[in-house]
Amino acid sequence: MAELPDLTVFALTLNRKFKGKRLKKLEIFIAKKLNVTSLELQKRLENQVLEKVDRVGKTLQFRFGKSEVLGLHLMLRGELKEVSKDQQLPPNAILSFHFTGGIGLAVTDSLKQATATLKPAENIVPDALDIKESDFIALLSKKSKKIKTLLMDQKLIGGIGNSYADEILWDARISPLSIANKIPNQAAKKLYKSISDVLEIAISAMKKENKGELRGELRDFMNIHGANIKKSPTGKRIQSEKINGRTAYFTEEQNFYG
DNA sequence: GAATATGTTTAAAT
DNA sequence: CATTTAAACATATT
Repeated sequence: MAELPDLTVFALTLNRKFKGKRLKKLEIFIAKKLNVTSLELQKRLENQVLEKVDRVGKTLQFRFGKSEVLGLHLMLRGELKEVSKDQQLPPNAILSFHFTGGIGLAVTDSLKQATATLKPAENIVPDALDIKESDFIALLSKKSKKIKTLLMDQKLIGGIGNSYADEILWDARISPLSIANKIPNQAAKKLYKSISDVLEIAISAMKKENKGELRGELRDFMNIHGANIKKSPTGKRIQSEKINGRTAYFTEEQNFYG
């Protein structure tokens, strides 16, 4: 699925392609994950101008007109696909936006779990790229859960999923099994830096790779996370273990604190 | 065909 | 009671 870097680049691309255009038609094929009726959603958004697309945590927020906001979460398998007027829709379409000029955007999801939320709740969770170092350190000291679980907890920090959690923890040389409040200050500071380092590098790599077009997520440049990756960049064997039902990939280079 | 991958919600355990 | 962990959800891909 898409994590913070993918979504950040998606937002850039969507702004480039659709910002300032009027939504002529909104088609809803699966309404199960909407928080309002299809009719209400269409009524609120159709004929409004798309002002901006922002990433908020793992969601995209589409701002229409003066005050309408649609939050979109792609969940496990959601994808965004550009569609043109007379083109047939991609499989598993949930929504399709048709803008002036004959260009459009389809949201697909084979699992049908992607959610579209009109007027999403105000986000009070700090974003992984915005959180202050002092707040991050304070957060770690309050929690006795595994560090990887903490990084992925969207109620604590926004934007990091299973893949990037592994990449970040390797970069910081901290074992994913470490207990958050047992991580010494020095290592916690390094972890804080690794979060922005790893995410920023991924964002710029994806910008380059996607060339301003909408594509799926890219993980070609993952160093650690992936069943087919055998060795870390430093040549150490990668091992794996389930943490809360998700596979964590890591190496012996990573220090365990706990 | 069983195992794997994935994020969130809900249920269970500590 | 608060906090942490496991299970459930569903299906394309390996």
